[in-house]
Amino acid sequence: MDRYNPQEIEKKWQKIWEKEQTFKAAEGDDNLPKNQKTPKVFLAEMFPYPSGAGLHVGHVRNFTIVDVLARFYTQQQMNVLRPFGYDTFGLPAENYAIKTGISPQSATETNINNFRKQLKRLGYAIDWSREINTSDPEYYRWTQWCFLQLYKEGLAYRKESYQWWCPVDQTVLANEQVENGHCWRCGTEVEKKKMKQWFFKITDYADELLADIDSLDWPDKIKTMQRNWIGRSEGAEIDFEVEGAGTMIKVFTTRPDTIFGATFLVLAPEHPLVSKLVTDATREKVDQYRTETLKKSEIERQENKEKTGVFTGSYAINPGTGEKMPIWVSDYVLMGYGEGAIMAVPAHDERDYEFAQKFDLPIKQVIEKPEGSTDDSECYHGEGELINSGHFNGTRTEDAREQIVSWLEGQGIGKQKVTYRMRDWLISRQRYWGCPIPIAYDEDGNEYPIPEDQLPVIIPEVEDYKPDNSGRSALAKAEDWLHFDMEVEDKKTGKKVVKHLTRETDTLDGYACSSWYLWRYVSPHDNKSAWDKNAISYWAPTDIYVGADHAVAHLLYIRFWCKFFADQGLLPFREPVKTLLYNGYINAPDGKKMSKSKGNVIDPLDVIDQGYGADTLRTYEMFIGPYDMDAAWDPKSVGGVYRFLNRCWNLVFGRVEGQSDSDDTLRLRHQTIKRVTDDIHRHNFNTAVSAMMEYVNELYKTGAEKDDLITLAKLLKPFAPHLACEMLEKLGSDDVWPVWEEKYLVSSTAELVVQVNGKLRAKIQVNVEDLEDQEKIEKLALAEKNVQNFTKNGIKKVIYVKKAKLLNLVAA
RNA sequence: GGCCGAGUGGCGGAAUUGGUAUACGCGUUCGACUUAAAAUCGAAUGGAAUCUUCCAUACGGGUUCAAGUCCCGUCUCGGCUACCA
Repeated sequence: MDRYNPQEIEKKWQKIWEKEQTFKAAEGDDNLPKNQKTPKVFLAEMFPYPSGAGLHVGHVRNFTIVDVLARFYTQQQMNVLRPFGYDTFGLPAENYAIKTGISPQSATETNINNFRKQLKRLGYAIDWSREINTSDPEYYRWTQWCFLQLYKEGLAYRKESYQWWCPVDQTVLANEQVENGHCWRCGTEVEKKKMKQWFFKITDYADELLADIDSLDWPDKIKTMQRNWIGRSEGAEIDFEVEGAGTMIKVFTTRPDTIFGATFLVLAPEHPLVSKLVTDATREKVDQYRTETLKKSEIERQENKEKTGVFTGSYAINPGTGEKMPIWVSDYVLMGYGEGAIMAVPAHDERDYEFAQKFDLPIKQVIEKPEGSTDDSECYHGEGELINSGHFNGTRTEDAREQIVSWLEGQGIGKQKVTYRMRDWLISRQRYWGCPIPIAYDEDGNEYPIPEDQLPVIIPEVEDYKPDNSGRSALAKAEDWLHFDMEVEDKKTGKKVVKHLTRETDTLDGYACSSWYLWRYVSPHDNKSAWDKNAISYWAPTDIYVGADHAVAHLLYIRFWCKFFADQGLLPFREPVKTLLYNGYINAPDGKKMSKSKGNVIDPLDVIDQGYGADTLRTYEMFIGPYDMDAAWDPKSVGGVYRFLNRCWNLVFGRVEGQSDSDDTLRLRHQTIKRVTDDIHRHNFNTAVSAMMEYVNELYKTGAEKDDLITLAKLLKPFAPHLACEMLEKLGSDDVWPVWEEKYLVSSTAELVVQVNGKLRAKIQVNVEDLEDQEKIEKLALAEKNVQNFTKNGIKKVIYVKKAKLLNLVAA
């Protein structure tokens, strides 16, 4: 008998799959009526950033989940689309280029080639004819096209905004390049700098993005995070009159019921009205405070939660009480949320209370705690009855919210308002290695979108990848690219004129490139459109999407684009992903995160080359634990899985003819089919492997029928495809997924469990038909000596659960 | 501080709807084969008592004939979020 040699058989089958293009998806049979179409499944992992380090074990877990499902559905005769792609724009390639001078284009190509080679060694069932790469001009041409569609509808716009800025490197920094308030490269403390930036107006879709979360088959964890991120809150917008100035200050509050307790107003330092509210006496102090706050890094603001602020010198009038309310400026009020101004109710809001204490401002109770309330905090923010609130006294706070808003509305100074925590999506990146924004400007700063037929705007190669001193990316150094002539419509006359324009040097956030890639998979070589209309309606939306990251960002952006393109009539669905599987991380054997610096990284290719092979690696990563939980790598357990695969091999290649089928062998076979099938449907990959292990253990004891071996090989194929193919070849079988039959699952005898007071006292073998006869069952149970011992004083009650084959006697 | 998870043998974990807790794997121990080792095969393996019980699913209560599972409270760990009015 030959020994199980993964190196040899894996190479053999990988060659065959390569040659036969085994995993090429069938083109959609879109001409057939819906009910005659082959059922389809579109599966994908979150495509990786191909780093120079190659695949890690986390990738393998993620990709193997997709692979198990893809192969499982293929064996079930479904039409499966399982493509692959690379998310290649981003900082690592750019930094590498700055350091080494090797262009990101060429470094990316090298890394992709390495990734592809490694993926093939894992035996993934990928349709290689659909490989995509976001930095390929044929791909980002269509990313730019997507941008232009959003631009046309007014959903891509420019606005002044603050950006992290390193004064030493003279460059803009992305959030992830700011470490504890300092530049990651030179360690200088960063500042905020006001710059004109591009945004996508995701807030237009806030309501729908929130409402549709309910309908998604996604993990609750992700759904909750998205709800919190969108952060819808209902409240009121109220205008406060500034005393003697004739201006109004708009405020957002979720507690309009507490308006009689509002004793002062607070404005964010950036609030545009602040400069109008200051007096000669306060101007200097206020200006100083504003400058200081702007300089503060986020870290400082987090560390130092002590309230700070200054008085503007002006007063507003409380529309309820008619009393004067001093107007303050403080950084605990954020310009980006609500109106950037609040009415402070120190008696019933902790932050306002703290501020009032510090600056000695009046505190006025307007809610009476309900009797028996155990809440003894200084400021009560629960519900209760209103007091000190004019003619609203005695009203419940829950009811008062609406009543007070309509009362304010009657005076024209208030209305219901919904506010979101989510802001518009900032997409400008002052980086070289990203998708160029297809916009140009004339000398007056007017925007001109690049016409669709002139896309893509190609990234020019440059000598030096360092950003320049203007806060612009290295793209600004490509003079020939930067300035160009284009025929445009003159903004004033409407006539066609040729203008000398300057290109936008910001590139798009990488998340823009990944916001539509799932749709590109359906027609990756289409050079007439971003996605083919027929192909998209056959394949999309994605049925199962698997990943371990991007709970809010990517997974929210992709939903936003989907809704937008659905509104443009370009997609026939409003949610891009039906089922989302969010897999856990794999940690080092010591339970800590794997990292190069700790030297505890497990390289999946090493595991293969040690002699275990890809099948062991794949099967082990499915067996390691529930797919959605973090797990620690255990080298010893890898050996256990290898032993299991060896036993599978030995059953087939060292086989002695077994006896013919008996009831017991049939039952075992069909039970195993059912368990593995159900487990894969439920994504319980670890217990699916366990079920196969139990099957093999039994076959070792009882001897295996040929049908057992065929069944085993078919069930094993999604996990260990090379070995399974070798087994099936030897057995002369196809790989069609087996179906269990109920009739084989039943047995003529059953084990009856007898409990007394819920405790196990006896197990009795009974005939299945006797289970129907409760009297007989009770008699059999009472015949047991041990049952008699515990029921000497008689029996009070009998509970018989036929389904569980369980009898519980309650002793007197 | 807020929200969301999790806590079961020496270890990773199983238990689908409340119904036999500890499947499967690792480790450990013993045995077979071998000159020997490895590999392989077989057996045992929650704890205590010793032939049949008692105690065990983080801790304390509760509901139930029956709780790892449901309810209330406490503790520990992990993740996300962070002055969002």
